[in-house]
Amino acid sequence: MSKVLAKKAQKKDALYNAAFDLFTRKDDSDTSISDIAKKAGVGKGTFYLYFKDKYDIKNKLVARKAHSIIQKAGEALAAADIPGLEDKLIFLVDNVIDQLSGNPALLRFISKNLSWGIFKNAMTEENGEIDENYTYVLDLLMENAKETHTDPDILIYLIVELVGSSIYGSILYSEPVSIEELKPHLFNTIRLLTRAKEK
Amino acid sequence: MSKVLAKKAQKKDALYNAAFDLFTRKDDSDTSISDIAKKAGVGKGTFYLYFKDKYDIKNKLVARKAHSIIQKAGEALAAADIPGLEDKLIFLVDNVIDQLSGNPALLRFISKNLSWGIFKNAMTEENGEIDENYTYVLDLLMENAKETHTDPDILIYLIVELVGSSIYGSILYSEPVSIEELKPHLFNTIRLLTRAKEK
Amino acid sequence: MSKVLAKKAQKKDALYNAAFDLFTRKDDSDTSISDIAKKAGVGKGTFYLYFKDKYDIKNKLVARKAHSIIQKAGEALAAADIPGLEDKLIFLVDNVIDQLSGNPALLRFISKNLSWGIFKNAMTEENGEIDENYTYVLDLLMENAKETHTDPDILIYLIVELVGSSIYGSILYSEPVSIEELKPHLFNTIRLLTRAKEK
Amino acid sequence: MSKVLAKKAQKKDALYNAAFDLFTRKDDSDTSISDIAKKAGVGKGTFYLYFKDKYDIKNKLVARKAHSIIQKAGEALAAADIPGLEDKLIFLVDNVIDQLSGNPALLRFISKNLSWGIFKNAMTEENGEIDENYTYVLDLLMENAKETHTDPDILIYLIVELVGSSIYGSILYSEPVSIEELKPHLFNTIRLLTRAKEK
DNA sequence: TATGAATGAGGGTTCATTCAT
DNA sequence: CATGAATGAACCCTCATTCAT
Repeated sequence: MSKVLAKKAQKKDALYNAAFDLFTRKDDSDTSISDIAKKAGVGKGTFYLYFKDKYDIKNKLVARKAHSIIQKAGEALAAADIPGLEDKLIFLVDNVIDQLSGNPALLRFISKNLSWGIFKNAMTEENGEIDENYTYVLDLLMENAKETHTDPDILIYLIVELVGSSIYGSILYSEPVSIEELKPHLFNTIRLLTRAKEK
Repeated sequence: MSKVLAKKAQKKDALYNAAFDLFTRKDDSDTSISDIAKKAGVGKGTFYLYFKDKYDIKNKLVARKAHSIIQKAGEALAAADIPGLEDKLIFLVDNVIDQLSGNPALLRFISKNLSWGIFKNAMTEENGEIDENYTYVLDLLMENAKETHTDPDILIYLIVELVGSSIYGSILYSEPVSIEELKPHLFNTIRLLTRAKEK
Repeated sequence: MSKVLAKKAQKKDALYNAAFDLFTRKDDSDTSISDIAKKAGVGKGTFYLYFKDKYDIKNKLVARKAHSIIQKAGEALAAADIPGLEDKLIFLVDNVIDQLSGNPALLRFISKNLSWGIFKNAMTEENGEIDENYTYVLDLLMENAKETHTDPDILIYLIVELVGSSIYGSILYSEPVSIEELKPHLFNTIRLLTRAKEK
Repeated sequence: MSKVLAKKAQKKDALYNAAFDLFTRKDDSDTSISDIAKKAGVGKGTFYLYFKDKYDIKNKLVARKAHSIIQKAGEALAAADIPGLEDKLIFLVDNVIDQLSGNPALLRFISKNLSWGIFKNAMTEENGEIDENYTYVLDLLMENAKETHTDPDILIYLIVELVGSSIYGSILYSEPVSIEELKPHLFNTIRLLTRAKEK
């Protein structure tokens, strides 16, 4: 029985990987379910055993990837033991930027499809499936911020939107400047915003 | 002879309008060239006399709409005679937000498809076709900013990305807060950023 | 060991019932083997242990149902002790009509699929499986008719076809008249036909 | 312009003919739209220019064919100048049987799909399209019958159902007897029924 | 015996594109 | 210039059937 379950998980994973590969290479209207199944090495019908349609797998994939990035950043933050909200935020942003700089395909995929709703979900649980390894770092961060800053939600929102949208062109096309040039401006902006909300 | 040209322009316009209507109502994979032609009241073949394919008309449409919004804001700024970069920028952002708040379909359309490259084009000429009414307000603004502020390009970039991405969820879904609640935070951020770049 | 046989019969019966339910509710091209198995509460593969394909179970089902109707009518006739072929035939037709009037789904199912060949089989044995309860009433009827009437086979054929096809629209749609209005005409026709064949 | 219309009519006709050919040869679940288009010598997409789906073309085909048979019989009746309802009905039935005896494929197709509703429509107009050649023979027949017989509607209904269902097995499989053997019994039944309804 | 995950052939349907009119 | 009938490639999706467990 566990052999069957293992095989199922394996197929599902193969589909996820194949879909990510294709979605990052081409427009999703140019990616057919046939393509995904073929690349995953499974039958076309097998796709429908695990996903409703192309958008189902895409949404789940975005959530998965976003969750993974944020988790990693959270874990790194926990390990780094940095004091103060301001420095914590900059650490997180820096970490996320570094993850994405090294993986333009991932950046492209995430940026095109990430919405605030998906992001918020990604911060907690992964897509309905409980994540045993979940670290509460970010929850704690927000909890503490409530006591030291006003409107921490909006602070986070502004930072997420600013970073999320501005790094795209910078990393991928060095437009209007390279990410290395952009970083100090971004970090400075984050400091300004954070300090302005200090109680 | 000018009658013929007028008729051509009329058909092209009908196609633009039909396409905008459909693109804002449904996903573009659900919008066919057939649909666009039918809604425009022209034959299917006629579409190909004016546009290469669906993406051709979509890109031109995004540029057109973005250009129109920025032009309007620029004209309003010229008419308002406001001193200082800081207040000018806030005036512009406020104007753009107001335009988009009243037209969610337009917001949705622009946001999904606007990139920094298209935006920069939209600030100057419209998509290859010379715009007789073009006001140099924004060019002047940038020119002057170079003398009073450092890195005005990056300043504008950050503001455009921040505003462009954060108003989407706020206007359409009041997430995480309504646009009226968000505005003061945005304006404050713009002030902080601008002052930080003052020479 | 008989427990095993009982379980088998039970699964087979569950499949028959599920199939009947589905075939009467939807077109059979809309009924999949998957549906039947699911509704029967057995695995998809189990279906193939008992039936060759969808048409196998459908044909056997038609024969079963037709046989059951005729059996019931035959038993009622035996219990009623009615003299004379004419009245016997009318009793049988009346009984069958009553059975079908109260069960439109059954009528629809039978009518669409009943052929003379299946009907004749239904009159004697049930589909290869010996029916222990089989009453010889109808065989006796035919046997006796041979001595009192000419061409009893054709007489029966005409009556079966006439009744079988005319009650369909009447019961289901009251077209061209309701079954209650149609009955006297049918009975009268049966009397005319029977008398005309009297030796 | 008329050239275009002619071509359209020609394609539609080719599709009708191909569909009839295939529907009479195999079960309709074994006949795909692909098959029909291929046999008609047109592209698969062309099918959808003229018909909604497989059932659309099938229904229209049944109505067409039924209409044609009845029209032919009606015209022959008009030409034969036969007095009396009884002989008229027998003439019509005989004519229809002869048409179908010579064309088992047509018989199979019609019988499986003809309902009383379609039959009644077939007696008058063809499927929404006005038939210029329509002869009023059958309408007149019914009109006159109202004065000489009681319940002519039911009389016709019983005859149509009886004939329609009983000739099927007889013509195709000589079951229970050949059509030549069956005919006198049918005609006799028609005479009995008609006389019984004489005023 | 019983299962249901896996398959891939083949169905229905849409639509960008062409081209004769 | 303008048209829209015709096309067939390519999509999505279903499902009968198999077979390892």
